[in-house]
Amino acid sequence: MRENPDDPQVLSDAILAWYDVHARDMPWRVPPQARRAGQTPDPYRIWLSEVMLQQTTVATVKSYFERFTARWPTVRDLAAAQDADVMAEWAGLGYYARARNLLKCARTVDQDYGGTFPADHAELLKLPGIGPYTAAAIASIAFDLRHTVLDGNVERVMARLHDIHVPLPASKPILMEKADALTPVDRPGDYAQAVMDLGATICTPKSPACGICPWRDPCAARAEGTAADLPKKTPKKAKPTRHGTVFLAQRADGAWLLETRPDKGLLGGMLGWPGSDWIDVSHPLPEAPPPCAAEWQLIDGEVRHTFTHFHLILHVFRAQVAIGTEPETGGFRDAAEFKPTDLPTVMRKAFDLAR
DNA sequence: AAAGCGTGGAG
DNA sequence: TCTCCAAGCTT
Repeated sequence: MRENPDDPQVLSDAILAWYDVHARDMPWRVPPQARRAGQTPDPYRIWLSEVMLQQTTVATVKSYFERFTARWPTVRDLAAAQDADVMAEWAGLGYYARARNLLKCARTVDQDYGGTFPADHAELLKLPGIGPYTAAAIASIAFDLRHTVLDGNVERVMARLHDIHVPLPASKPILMEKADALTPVDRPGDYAQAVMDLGATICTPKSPACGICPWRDPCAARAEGTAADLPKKTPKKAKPTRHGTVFLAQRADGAWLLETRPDKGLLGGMLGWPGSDWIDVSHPLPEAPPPCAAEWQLIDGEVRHTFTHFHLILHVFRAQVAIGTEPETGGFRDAAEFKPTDLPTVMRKAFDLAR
């Protein structure tokens, strides 16, 4: 009797065999051969990598992951860190609520779980910054529990494998159902990583490499010639352009005037330059009260930056101020204690322009 | 439950 | 220059 190519077991066996050969090397990953030899992943490193990887590429995450784990080797080390140090180390990675939740989560694991991540999907889901995807990723990858990850890769792979034309995000429940049906009881952690690796390297958004795909034969979209057009997505709306002004004051001793932004909202908890609100209307020069009296000089040019949901054009003023200047907002930070890399990217761009 | 939330790289 | 998008979560 012939094997049915649509048998879930046949499909998971095929992708696991592919993963045994093609698993990508990542600093947090335990390769399949090492896992078979009995090596288990460090849940702290899996958690940290998964939070960093939310909406962020592997290439970008690697260096951040190395710096974080060198500086804070365990979750208890991280729990004991200063907030400002963690935010500064996260600077440039984006989605800064992740860093605030990372600290909250580390401190909860430290205080409520004895410094050990719970090997339980429902418990993981309660922790700050851990949603459905990350809980399933930690449960499966770190603890080899049978849970199904549904990220952008898996959505794309499932939409193609089953030739599903319902647009995202409406199709998510269907895609989850398909993904769950393929998740094996044996090696669920390797399986989760295998599907994501497949999506990242073969079943890519544009021009997928169907010819070398381990699921080439059972793939419905490949048979229909629709692979490159899937998954369908509901159109997103256009980004407006906002304008704003920032003020870079440097004291005679070299100290810079900076402020820590409020925890809520855009760039929450991050260091930044004092400035105006960012508004949709273009002023000739957006009016904003400077943080202190000085000979403010408008820098030629402007900072252009695009956030998730709007474009920003930032005008930059600079001034030298005297020792003893009392700012209306923020505080002076000694030059020795300030690195531009502590800033979120848009603020670093303003610094670069003013230099 | 739709919207808010960053950034850099690829095409 | 512009669009897409990358191992999503929170409110």
